[in-house]
Amino acid sequence: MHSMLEGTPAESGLRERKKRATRAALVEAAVRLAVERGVENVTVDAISAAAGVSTRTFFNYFDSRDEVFVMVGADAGHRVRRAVLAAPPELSPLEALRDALAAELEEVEQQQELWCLHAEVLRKAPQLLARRIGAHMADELGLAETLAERMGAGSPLFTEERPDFASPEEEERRRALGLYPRLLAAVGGTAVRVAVEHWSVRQGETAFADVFRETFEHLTTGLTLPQQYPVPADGA
Amino acid sequence: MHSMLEGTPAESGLRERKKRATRAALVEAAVRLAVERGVENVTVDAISAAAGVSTRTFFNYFDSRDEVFVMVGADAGHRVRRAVLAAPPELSPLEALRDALAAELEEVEQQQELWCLHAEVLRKAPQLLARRIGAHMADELGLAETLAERMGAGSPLFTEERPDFASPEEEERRRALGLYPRLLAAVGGTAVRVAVEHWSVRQGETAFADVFRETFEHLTTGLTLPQQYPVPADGA
DNA sequence: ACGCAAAAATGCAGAGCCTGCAAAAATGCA
DNA sequence: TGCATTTTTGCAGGCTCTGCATTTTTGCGT
Repeated sequence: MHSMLEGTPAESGLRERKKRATRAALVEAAVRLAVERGVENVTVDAISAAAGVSTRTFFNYFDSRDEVFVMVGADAGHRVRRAVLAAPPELSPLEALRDALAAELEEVEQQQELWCLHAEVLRKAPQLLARRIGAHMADELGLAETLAERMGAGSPLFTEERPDFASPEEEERRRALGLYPRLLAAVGGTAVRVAVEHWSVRQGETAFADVFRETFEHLTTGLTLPQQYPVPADGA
Repeated sequence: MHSMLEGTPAESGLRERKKRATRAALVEAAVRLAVERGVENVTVDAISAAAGVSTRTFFNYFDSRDEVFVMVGADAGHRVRRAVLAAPPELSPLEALRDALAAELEEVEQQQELWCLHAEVLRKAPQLLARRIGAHMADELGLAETLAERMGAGSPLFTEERPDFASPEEEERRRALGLYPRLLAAVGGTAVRVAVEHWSVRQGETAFADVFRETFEHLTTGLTLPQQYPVPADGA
């Protein structure tokens, strides 16, 4: 819970595998039931029954009924952070983040079916969408840490020496960076969200990669009004 | 629910005033109780009792217990959109948005006490923070509409003629703008959030206006690595 | 001032959510 | 196989939330 990047190793005891299976079964059952009969009409009892466990067990896996609907791809943040750290050093922080996110999104395209069902559920349930965004925010803090580390200091993560506390020099460098890493992480996450939303209402009309590229071009050009679509000379 | 900017008129019948008072009393009671004994230990019964109404009445005002904790400043989005439309036409969209947000944040500084209590509550309750972000997202959609309008077309809002549907030409212009307005609205909201968070952990160390300015400078310079704080020559 | 219709508040029953606790089943290992 | 640990399960009980019928309050015409 305290040293930062060891949340999702591939531990493969029978115990661990079974827990993963149960968790996945609950998530999938929940999403399918939600698509079928609407989120509000899916009780914890029904989800548990469909997944073949008791009601009480459901709450051993999720803190609330709603949480099961926002737990698709919960480990994406983890992979993004690894990718940021592994990025070629000649890339700017924003470029490194962009490429890391792009790589993760390619992964997602391969689990398309579950993701599409999931998106359908969220679209019809604003309250769950809100929770989803909140989940992203948790990742955001960690991502800001990782970005700060890439820019300003040695690697407190992945080192044996002092995984929990940075050296005074590292602290100093982070302070000097100000809110930049935090802002970069937050804006990056926001960009992904907007790109996905924009693309999902134009399904098939454009490749997602193009939407993604356009989004980050806006960011790198300081969010200026796109030149190719000027406003008309005068309002009417 | 369909024509866009008429959410908060100052209707002043006795009925309306009493409803506003009851709503405000519930919100304030909830926040104070939460600061006093922790969010999780505040029941709807307690909030209702403190506000002098029945438990059942609470649910006539809020859809859920949690909602009462995220309803501080629910009409800010409305004012921001008006400010965006009223901004001098020589400002770029990003500048107009920046100034509109800055103006709103000055308003907030005057209700400081309740906001600080509220911030304290949210800091200790991630799940509520998530809901809060979700609430902001609802505003985001409307803000994107308003920005698109300012940039690309006449004013479908505030006109008598066709408040619900844009003309074909307006539609065309919006399509040409692509995801830019949406991205601008989302990034603007994110910037405010990051600025507030960054400032609130450095309370008193810096003026909020400075943090806010720095944040938007990052955005206008394409989120490049700040020049005044270069990374050291080589990692160690 | 009075009474009436609309709106709001209330009590209550009932379904669903969620938690602690202790007993029972499953698992990993010597 | 036998034992320690982990996981699942049932159950009691409190809290959240909704629909419905009833009572109280408000706005307004007379």
